[in-house]
This record gives sequence, structure tokens and C-alpha cells, in this order.
Amino acid sequence: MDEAAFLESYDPAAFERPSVAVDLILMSVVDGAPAVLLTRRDQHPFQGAWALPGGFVGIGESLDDAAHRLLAEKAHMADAYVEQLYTFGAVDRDPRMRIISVAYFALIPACAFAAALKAAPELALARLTVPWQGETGGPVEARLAEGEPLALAFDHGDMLGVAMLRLRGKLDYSGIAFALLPERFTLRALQDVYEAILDTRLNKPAFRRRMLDRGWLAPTGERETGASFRPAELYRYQPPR
Amino acid sequence: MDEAAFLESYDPAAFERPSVAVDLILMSVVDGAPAVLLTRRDQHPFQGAWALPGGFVGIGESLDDAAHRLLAEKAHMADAYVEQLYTFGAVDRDPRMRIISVAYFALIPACAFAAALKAAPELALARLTVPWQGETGGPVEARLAEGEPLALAFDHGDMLGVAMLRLRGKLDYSGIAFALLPERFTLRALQDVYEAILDTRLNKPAFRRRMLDRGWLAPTGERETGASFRPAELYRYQPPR
DNA sequence: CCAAAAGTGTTTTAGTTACACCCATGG
DNA sequence: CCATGGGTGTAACTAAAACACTTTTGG
Repeated sequence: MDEAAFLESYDPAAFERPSVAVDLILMSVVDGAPAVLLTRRDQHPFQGAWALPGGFVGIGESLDDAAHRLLAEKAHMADAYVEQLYTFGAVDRDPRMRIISVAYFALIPACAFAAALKAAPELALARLTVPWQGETGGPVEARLAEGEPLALAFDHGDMLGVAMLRLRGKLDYSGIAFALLPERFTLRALQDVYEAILDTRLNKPAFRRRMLDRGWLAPTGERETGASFRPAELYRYQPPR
Repeated sequence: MDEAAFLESYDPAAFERPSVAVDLILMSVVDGAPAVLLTRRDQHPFQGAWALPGGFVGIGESLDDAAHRLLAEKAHMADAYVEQLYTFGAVDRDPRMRIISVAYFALIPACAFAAALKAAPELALARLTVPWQGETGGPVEARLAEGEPLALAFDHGDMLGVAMLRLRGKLDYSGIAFALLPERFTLRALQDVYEAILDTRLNKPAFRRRMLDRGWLAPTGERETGASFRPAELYRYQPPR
């Protein structure tokens, strides 16, 4: 019996259905390191552990709509680069009941990140440390400042791992780096984002040329102000074609 | 209210929940073109259109388990390279009721593909044509032989598009090409897989060297037989490290 | 010996890296 | 005029592409 035939004979009330949730990975690059917004759980299970903000998907709401709604509800942000990451469906991922969770990440410029932290006092900023290299994958560690890694609730450590893997993978063939920067930015700021996400040092002249040769950057003619040295040109992201 | 607090106060019976299904993209490369297995719908909606095999996720079954169970049930295959692709959650993607579908692809060598076709008579082989280039994405066309593209049910054309995009993206930094080949294969067969998926012609010497230099290929010492020309060396995939 | 495809060596090219240097600004 | 980081030019290196060539089989 294929899906079609199965659906025809399917009684919606006959089988128990899982709940479906969306969890949000609100990411930015702050002070040269990837960062994420977490909330502290005050109830069991995982009482005292840190969790990603999330919520259930409404029966008349698409997954993407749920992600954007939660972005507004939890982080009070109207717009951001939002992308579906992966769906976590282990049976026992929540000890209370069957919940399938679709993880989304939202990439947020550092300035908007700070604003979200102010607007949503239950959110805390955690810096991420990636204990693996390349395409290995695996969970990631989160710290409030320096010190011990936080205990993360559910499979949220794995979600953060998938987010970092995706971010690294897409960094230099897509424009996601620009979603982490304000509208106008310097080449140095762009390089800082790359170095934070990839956790490497990059050669400055090579990086400049690579970025400028791609043709995604439009000089604004404006300069950065406030530094006691040569002011840097401000660029704007101009998506290809 | 964060997810934690919400869950605590959540009454499982209070909200209507969506059904969750898994759809399987059973892919191979046959006669120099990507191919997929489809079933013809004999009921409304989308009567007469072609659909991916799929089924509902059991309440006590993980998503990955459901994908593997469906692989066995629909294609009578015990093992294959299976990977979660994307979750489709538009409200009206099925006109009858709310179904969220997690798309998985399974990569299958051409020989096993032919066996699956024999074992499951309701499945038909469709060749895929990708009407876009690079990282654009979008739906894909499927044809039974030459002729008009098939009408695809639901959002299954989009699912095939995501599958081709993922396949192209991962082709030359991961070992997925080898999942489409038998255990022992020639470099020409490997190149054919690359050319079919990328829809380009590749330079033979450059391709050879690139593959051999990566160190993922172990020569078996055996030779292909049956051709009326110089027999090619058979290689085996040796995953890195 | 011929056709056909496997397999190799050499040159060219393009893209990236490394490094040295000059430039512009505030103090 | 000095410290600091922005910005540029040039050479070295590496990886891929193109092309011509040799090798090995069945008939």
C-alpha cells in the first residue's frame, strides 16, 4: 500500500499523533565568537538546564510561520534570516511525551542581538565552542562567560551542533555572513564573522580580494568613524543577480 | 513564557495535532541520468498523478526508524544510504488534513534499484531533469521515458528539487557518490555518476587524479571483464580515516 | 592490425596564499 | 610624527584543466 492508498483509508482519530514543535537557534557573532540565546528551565525535566526558545506548531500554521511567530514572541524581532535546519524525532527526546521538533536558526546582527537581550529578560547570551573540526559534526558547548560549559536540556546541544555545521558549510558559497552584520559594514567586520564561525585566522589581503572579486559587495562611499587610525570603507551586501 | 513553561502547562489533549509522515526519495543513477521511484495515485486528491512512497510515523517510532521501515516495506530493501532532507509543513500541502512530511532520500546503486523495481510492481522508474543550474533550487521534472514531464502529487516536485540540490551540494566533499555504485566499480562508472548528477561533462584525466589524490579509493587489483577493449581497474570506497 | 576505451605525462591556467609595503587618520 | 589598522602590489605556490600521448584488450 503506498502513501496515497494509506491516506484514503486513514481515520484521523485512529492513531495517536505526535506533537510538533519548533525550536529556535537565535545566533549571532559577538566579540569574535558565535553566540546563541538560551533560557533557563525552572521546571522538570532538565530543571536548571538551558534550553532553546521554542513552542508548538499550530494546527493552522505552517512550520515557517511558526518559526517567524516564535521569533517575534520570544525575541521581539520582526525580521531576520530564518532557515530550517533539521527535524529531531527521537522517541525519547522529551521524557514526558512524544514531541517532534523542527529546529530553525535565525541569524541576527550583533546590534539586534543586544536589543533582543534587553527586550526579553528571560534570554541569556551564551558563547559557543565547537570541539570538532571540519565536517565531523556533533554537539557544541555553550558558556555564559568563561567557565564551565552549560548543561543543555533535551537534544539542544545536538541542535546547536547542526547549526554550527550548517553555518560553516554555507558560509562562503552563500550570503549568510551578511545576515550577521548590519546593513553597512567594513571588510574587517566581515572577516571577523568568518574567523569567528570557522574558528581560524584568515589572511587579510587574500580575504579582501576574494570578497571583492565575488561582486557581492557594493562600496557605499561612506567611512567608518571614531577610530584613531585610517577609517575603513563601508560596504553593503548586494545579492548576486 | 518559554518552551519549558509552556510544556509544563500543556494539556496533550487540548490542542489538535498534525499527522507526521515520512516521504522517501528512492534515488539512483540509471543510464547516465538521475532516477527516482514513484507510484501512481489511483484515488483523489491528485488521482492519476505520481507520488513518492511514504507513510505515517508511528507514535513509538523515531523519524529515522520510520524512514528505514518504509524503505523495507515499499522497496524491500534492507540497507541503503539514508539521509533526512527537509521537512515540509505548509498548511494546505494535503487538501484533506494537516500532514507535516519529513522527506528522506535513500541512495541506491543501479543494480539494487532494478531489483527493487522487480520486487515492488507498483513502483515505476522516472528519470529526473533539473531545469535550473547551481544553487538556485526549485522543483524538478520527472519522466517515465522520453516525453512529457509527469504530474507530481502534493509538493513532491519540490521534494525532488531539494533532493537534487542536496545531492549536488554534497557530491564532491562527501562520499555519497559511492552509495550510488556497487561495492566494486571503475573510475569511469564513478565519473558517470558525477556527470549525471551535475549534468555536465568532466575532463577524464583531471577527474581521475582528483579522485585518486583524495585517498578514498582503494584499488582491488581486479579488472572489469567482458569489454572488447582494455579492462578497467576496479576500486573500492575506503572512507577517510 | 584495428577499434575502443583505459590510463599517464606535460603544459597551461587560474585561483589562493604569503609577505612587503604604502596610506590615512587621531592624538 | 608616531602608532595603528586600512588598503594594495607582487611573487610563490597549489590545484585544476586541457591536450596529446601510450597501453591493453577482443576481434
